[in-house]
Amino acid sequence: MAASKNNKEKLPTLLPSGNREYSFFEQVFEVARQIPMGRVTTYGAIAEYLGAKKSARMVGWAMNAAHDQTPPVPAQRVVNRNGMLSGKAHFSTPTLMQELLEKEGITVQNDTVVDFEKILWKPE
DNA sequence: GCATTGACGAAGG
DNA sequence: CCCTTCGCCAATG
Repeated sequence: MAASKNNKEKLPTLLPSGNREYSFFEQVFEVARQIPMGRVTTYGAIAEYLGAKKSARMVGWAMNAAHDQTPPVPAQRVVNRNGMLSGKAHFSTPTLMQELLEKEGITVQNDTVVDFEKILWKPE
């Protein structure tokens, strides 16, 4: 079955605007909500879990819409593969993301999560 | 409707 | 080791 790639059962359509059906975006939201307090994950890990490892960018894009989701999506727990708070600029204030993480017991230095690999959590 | 832009990541130079 | 390019796919201009 090398000729066919049928692993695309999820998601072509999405759009947080208008369409409220299950979509790649919503799946991202759900996974993000699974991240335990005090832990973090990466865009790539979420994308990989959803079967679209190469679409890590879409995960980040989904996070853009996450602000409007209920229950809220802990977007602060999603960082890039280096443990860097690449999304902090998209929060209300440039420091909010770090502050939220620190409230959960996560130490952040130089926009990067300390002991990132130790607190890294991956969906299963 | 094409071109640019991403909260990414892996690969190449 | 640092920088650039490519892939991925939706949103925006």
